[in-house]
Amino acid sequence: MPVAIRHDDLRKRNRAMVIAAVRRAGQPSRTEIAGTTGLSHSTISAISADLIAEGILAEKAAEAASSKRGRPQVALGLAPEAAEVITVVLSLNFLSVAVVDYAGQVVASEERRLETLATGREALLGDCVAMVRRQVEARRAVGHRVLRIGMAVQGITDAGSRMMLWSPITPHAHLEFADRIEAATGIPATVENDCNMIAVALRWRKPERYRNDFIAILLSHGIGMGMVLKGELFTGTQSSGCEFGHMIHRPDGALCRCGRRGCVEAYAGNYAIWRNARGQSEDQAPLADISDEEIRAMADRARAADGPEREAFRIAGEAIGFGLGSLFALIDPAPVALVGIGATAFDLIEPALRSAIDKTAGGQHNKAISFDTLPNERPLIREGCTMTALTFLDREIFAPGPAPLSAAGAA
Amino acid sequence: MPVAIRHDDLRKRNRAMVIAAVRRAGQPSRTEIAGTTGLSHSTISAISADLIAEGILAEKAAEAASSKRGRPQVALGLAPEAAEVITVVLSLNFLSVAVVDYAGQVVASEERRLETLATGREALLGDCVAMVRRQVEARRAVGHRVLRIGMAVQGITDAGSRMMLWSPITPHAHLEFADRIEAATGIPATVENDCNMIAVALRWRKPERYRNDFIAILLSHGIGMGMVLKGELFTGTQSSGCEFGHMIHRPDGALCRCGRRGCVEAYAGNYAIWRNARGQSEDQAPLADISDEEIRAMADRARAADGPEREAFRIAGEAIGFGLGSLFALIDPAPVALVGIGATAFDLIEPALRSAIDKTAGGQHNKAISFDTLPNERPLIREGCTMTALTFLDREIFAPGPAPLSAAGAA
DNA sequence: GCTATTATTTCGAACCTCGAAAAAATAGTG
DNA sequence: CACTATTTTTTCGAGGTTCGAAATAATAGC
Repeated sequence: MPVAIRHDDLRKRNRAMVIAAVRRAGQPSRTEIAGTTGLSHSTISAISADLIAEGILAEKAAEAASSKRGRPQVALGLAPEAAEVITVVLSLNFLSVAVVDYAGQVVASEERRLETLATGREALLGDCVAMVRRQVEARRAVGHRVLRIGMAVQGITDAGSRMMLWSPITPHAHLEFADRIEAATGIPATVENDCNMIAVALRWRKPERYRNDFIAILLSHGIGMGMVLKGELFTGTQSSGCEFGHMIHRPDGALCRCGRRGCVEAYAGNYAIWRNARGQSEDQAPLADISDEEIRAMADRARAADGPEREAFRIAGEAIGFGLGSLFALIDPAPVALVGIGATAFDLIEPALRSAIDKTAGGQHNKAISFDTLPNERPLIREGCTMTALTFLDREIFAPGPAPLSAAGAA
Repeated sequence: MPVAIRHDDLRKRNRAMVIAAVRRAGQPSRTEIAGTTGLSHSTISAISADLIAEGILAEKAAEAASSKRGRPQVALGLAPEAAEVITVVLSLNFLSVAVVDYAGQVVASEERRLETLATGREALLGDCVAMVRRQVEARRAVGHRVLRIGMAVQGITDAGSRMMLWSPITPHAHLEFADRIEAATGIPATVENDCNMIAVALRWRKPERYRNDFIAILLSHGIGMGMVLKGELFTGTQSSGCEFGHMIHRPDGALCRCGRRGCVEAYAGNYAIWRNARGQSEDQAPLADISDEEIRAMADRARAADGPEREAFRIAGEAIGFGLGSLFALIDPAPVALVGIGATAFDLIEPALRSAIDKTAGGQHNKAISFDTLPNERPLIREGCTMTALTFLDREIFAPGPAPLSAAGAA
C-alpha cells in the first residue's frame, strides 16, 4: 500500500529532516544536524547551503565564544522572515488570533469576547473570518506573507480538518471554517480539535516526558482528550476522535450535555460536579457554563469538610478512573497530563481515580502511571496550533524545494 | 524523529514495493506492477530481473492466451522454493504447526491435543518447541530452508512479540516462546496475539471490505479484539493491547475470568452467557471451558422461547454494544467482523447490541455500521500468522537485497 | 508476409549520497 | 608571533538510482 519512492523524493525527505532538526534543536551547527539526522556531513552541507540560499535557514552569529579548540561551529536557525502563519483559537465565548513568524515568535495578536452560544451560524463564521482577514491584510500591507492558517476549536472536527462537526459552544453544526477562511484569504487553512493541539504542544514543551505515547485530558466544562501513540497524534478515522468524555461510564446513567446518558463527562465535567455538589438529580439538564471561580470555591469547600462537594469530586475521579482503565485496556497505560481548571482539584480527584484504575486492566501498573497537572489550557492550545501550522510549512512547503512560484498568497 | 533515508535504502524500499505488489496481485505482469506501484517501467524491469536472478520471483507461463493484440504480458509470481515459514497456533487444549512455502502453500502440518490448563510451565514450552523443532528438521532433511517462525497464542503478548505475558489457557505467565524456539532452531521467531492475526487475515481475504479501518471481535470463551486503524495493525504500547473484553461495562459488576469485575467479557463471554442462562449469580466463578455444542444448544433454546437463555444473549449483546460505543467514541465507527462460535448467535445478540450503540456516541452512525459473522476462527488465525511471517520475509530478508549469506538457518 | 499494437529491455542523462581529502578557522605553545 | 593541533565545513569524484526515450520483442489481424 505505501507509495513508491521516487528519486527526487529523496532530497525532499532529507531537506525535511534538516528543517525538522533545526526546529527541534533551536540553533544547531551543521555537525550537530549531521549527528541527529544520521546524514553525512557533505549532504548536510549541500542541503543547508540550498536552504540558506532560499531564505529558509540563516546562519546565526555564534554568541558565546566556545572555549574549545578548532574551528568554531556556526549555528543555523530558522529564518523568521521566511513566512508567517496565523493561529485562530475559538472556545466558549472567546476568539483569539495570533500571527507567528517562521521561527515561532508571535508578531501580532488580537482577541475578543464573542457570545458563541447566542450567535447565529453565519455571524459566528463571519466573525472568525473577519478577524483573520483583518490580520492577513495587515501583514500583507507590511510585505509579509502568511502561508498557512491553523484554527483550533473546542469541539469535534472532521478527519480532513476542514470543518467543525459538532461543538458544545454553539448550537450550530457542520461549520466549514477552513473553506470559509480559505475563500476569504486565499491561504490554506485547517480546523483542529483543541485537545489534539494540547497534545501537540506538550510534545514540544516537554519531549523528555511527552514523547511517543501519552495522553492529555482536558478537565473543563466538558471532558476532552488528545492522545499521541507510537509517536503520532491519534485521531479518529472520520473525525478528530478521542472523545474520551463520551465513553460510557454507567449505561443508562447520568444525563450528559450531549443528550445521551452515562458518559464519563456526565460525572466528571464541571457541570456534573456542580450538579452533584448541589445534590441535584442526575437527570437535571446541564448548565451552560460554570466559572472557574465557582469550581475553585467548590474545591475549597470539598477540602474543608466531608460533604456533598467532596463526594462530587470523588464521583468525578471514579468516572475518569474507570474511563482511563477501559482506555488502558486498549492501548496500555501511558503518562497522563491533566489540563484545565479541573486539574486544580486533582488532590480531590486522585484517590478515587486511582482506586478505580485498580479495578481495571490497567490496575497492575497503577503505581507507574504518573499524572501531571496544567491548570491553564489556553496557551497550550495556541502553541499546539502554531506548531502544527509551522511544521506543515516545514514539510509541505519548504521541504519540496524551490517551487515554480505559482499563484500563492504571496505579497 | 523519522530516520534519514540513505541512498541505498531507495532500492531496498522499491524492491519491497515490487515484492509486495506481486504478493498482493498474485500473478501480475511487469506492466501491471508499474501501474500499481507508480514506478517507471525501466525500474520495474531492472528490479524484477534482479529478483528473478536471486530466485525470489519467477516468470510463470501465461496460461490463457490473451485475445489482445500485441506482445503478451508475462506473469510474475513468488518463487515457492525461495524460503519457507512455520506457523504455530496455540489455543486452549490445542497445538498446531504448519510449514508454508514462500508462495503461501501449506506443505506440511501437524497438530495435537494438549492439556494446556493442566500442563506445567516447562512442559508447555517444551511441547511447543519440540513440535516446531521436529518440523524444522524434517524440512532441513529435504533441503528446504525455513527462515521464519510465527506463533499465535490466545493471550496477551508483549509489544516486541517475544513472549506471552498472560493467557487464559494456562496459569503460567511470561512464557518466552520466541526465545525458546529461536534457541532450539536457530530461526527467528515471534509470538503474536490470536485476534491480531485474525485482523491480518481478514485484510488479505477481503481487502475490499477490510482495508484501512476495521475491527475483528472474537466471541469465544473470552472476548478478544484485533483492530486495523489507518492501514496499520493497532497494538498496545507495551503489549498486544486491544483488550476489548476487559473494558469496563459496569463498574463493580459481574465477576470476570480475569479476577476483576464488570468487564465486557463478564457479560458476553461464553461462560457469562452460560452463567446467566442458568440463572447463576454474577459472583459465580467462571467455568473453565464450555463446548461449542453447548453454546449452540443454548442459542437454540433462546430462539425457541423467551426465557433465561434469551435474556443471557440480550445481556451479552448489550455489553458488546456499550463496549463498541465507547470504542467508537475514541476511533469512530468502523466495519466489524464477529468471529468465533458466538457469531452463530448473532441473531440473538444484534437487537440489544444495536440498541446499546444507539445510546452511545456511535449511535448516529448505527445504520452504517455493518457486522460480518465468521464462526470459525481457527483458519483465520493460521492465515494471519502465515501472512505476517511471509511479509516479514518480503520486507526484511528479501527486499534488502542479496545478503552476504552469513550464518543463517540455511540448509 | 506485412502492419498495428502492446510489453519489455536498453541506454544515456540527471540526481543524490557518501567518503576522503582539502580548506577554513580557532586555541594552545614555546 | 609563527607554528601546530584540533575541529568544522566545503569540495570533489565515485558509485548507485530513477527516469524518459528509443529500441527490441512478441503477438493478432489482415
